[in-house]
Amino acid sequence: MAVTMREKERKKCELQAEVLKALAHPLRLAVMQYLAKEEKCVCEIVDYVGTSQSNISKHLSIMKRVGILSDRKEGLSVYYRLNMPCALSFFQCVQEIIETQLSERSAALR
Amino acid sequence: MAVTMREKERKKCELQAEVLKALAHPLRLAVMQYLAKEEKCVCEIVDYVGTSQSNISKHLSIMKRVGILSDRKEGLSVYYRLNMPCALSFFQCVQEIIETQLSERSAALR
DNA sequence: TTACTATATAACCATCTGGGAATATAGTGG
DNA sequence: CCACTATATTCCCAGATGGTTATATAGTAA
Repeated sequence: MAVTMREKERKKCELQAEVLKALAHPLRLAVMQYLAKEEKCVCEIVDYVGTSQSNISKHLSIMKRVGILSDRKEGLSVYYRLNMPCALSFFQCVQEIIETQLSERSAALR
Repeated sequence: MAVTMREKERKKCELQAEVLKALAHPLRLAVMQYLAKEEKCVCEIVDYVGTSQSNISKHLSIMKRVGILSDRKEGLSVYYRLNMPCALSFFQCVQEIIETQLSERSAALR
């Protein structure tokens, strides 16, 4: 008797995938790690990451939409901050996968 | 004095993004959660997820490539298992983001 | 008002992604 | 060998994604 996935689980996976898609981009990851300690304004983020202002702006709005980032306006500037208390363990987990993978690959070469 | 991202950090983000892209798909998340407790063969996964065999096969190979899954052959069947000890905390983190986001949205409506 | 700065958005285009259908591969049993 | 089953791979195409350029918006300052 095969157990089939329920509709509720399907929905849950779709929501999770939306969040993960918003995380799964090199520039967006760089922004998140830059914001790990403290909020930064868009112009600082642009300088740090080194791409165009319009490009960063689009990436920021993608992350904000799914709730990873929040923003705050002050004069002309907009400050973004990371809205993800579990960020540290999250990235540790991803690093673990990468390192396990790399060590298995190099073991396979011996 | 702007601090610019270093090359090493850039590379790290690219690696992390590769792994996250392999996670960021509803069907692939469903497969991972199905494999959380024990390994399953491809035909069981197909039945559970409810899509074509060729489609699942492609998704499985994407996840295997980045090291999230491992496989094992037994006769005609191939058994896949989750290769990610931190899976539980990982998904908890993603759920946290989703629930914070949803509660903020509903608060904004009041 | 005008000029300037910071950020967001729109329009466009090349590339990537994901799914279906068909086919290939590999193991099993006769 | 042939027929069958389980899985992987290839080809094709529609739609999504990401970057660049140009433009719009909003706040500041004179």
